[in-house]
Amino acid sequence: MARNFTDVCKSMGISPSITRRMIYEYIENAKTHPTAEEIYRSLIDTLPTLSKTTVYNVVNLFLENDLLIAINTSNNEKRYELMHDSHSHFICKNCNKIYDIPKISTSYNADSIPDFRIDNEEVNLYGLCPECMKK
Amino acid sequence: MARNFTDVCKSMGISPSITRRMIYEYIENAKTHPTAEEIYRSLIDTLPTLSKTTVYNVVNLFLENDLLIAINTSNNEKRYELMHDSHSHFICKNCNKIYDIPKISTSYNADSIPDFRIDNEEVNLYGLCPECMKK
DNA sequence: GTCCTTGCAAAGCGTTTGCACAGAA
DNA sequence: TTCTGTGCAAACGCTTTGCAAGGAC
Repeated sequence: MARNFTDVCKSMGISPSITRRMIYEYIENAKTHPTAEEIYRSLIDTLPTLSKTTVYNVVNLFLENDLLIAINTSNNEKRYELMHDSHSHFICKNCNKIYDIPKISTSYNADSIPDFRIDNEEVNLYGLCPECMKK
Repeated sequence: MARNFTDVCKSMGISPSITRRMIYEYIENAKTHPTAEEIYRSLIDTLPTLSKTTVYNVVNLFLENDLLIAINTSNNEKRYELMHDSHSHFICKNCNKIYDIPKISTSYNADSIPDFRIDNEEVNLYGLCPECMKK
């Protein structure tokens, strides 16, 4: 784990509840940037009273504190990942899962769009993931 | 116009109705990749009986025929653009509009993700557009 | 007549909001 | 007590679906 979860919560001014910890660790360990639904389904056995509202509450709290990033998919659902060192994404056209891949560098010329303020860049590759290629 | 709309429809096997033509041309001329709502609002004066269902019907028809591309925004709404020569996107964090910018080249190494089939790549820049910078 | 285009109404689905209850401090 | 965390139920917003009416051929 990059940072201690308790410390992370302290810096946000919130308590490191078991629910928040489990959601955080699930997202951290998931390989393919889970949706709220996937988080909910995966944790409902361990946290039987968990509700989707709580998943959204917690995830949005993490988003506001720049602990997470949300990615919008073609299903109009969001996938979440921990904010971490920059990297690029591979998005499977078939299963919609998102994979982290080594950062792909670009060479953009800020002069070509002088009136825009550029804050960050993003590179995405699209295609078929290994699982979907087998089918 | 890159291609004659009537010919485009012929190749899709559909008729070049006035509704389809107006939607096509609106998307073609819009600078900032309109949403279904924006298309609807902009055409309702000229086509008073237009419904959002028809906007979605037509847009989805165009999507299936690779005439359009849909981009998913953080509001969980889709923005549409004509499929055209490759370019990159600037996405305004404030107003969510999407601007075409000259294509930004990347240098990705397909060998680093050997098990994936890569079909296409995409580069997005995020920041503030000229209009939002004034405010 | 058949087929295609359009659009009203309703449903679907991911997400957010209102609000209340329980537990911690 | 007051504040925080959680979660049910309802609302919300974008999009899709069911289906029917009108027009083209």
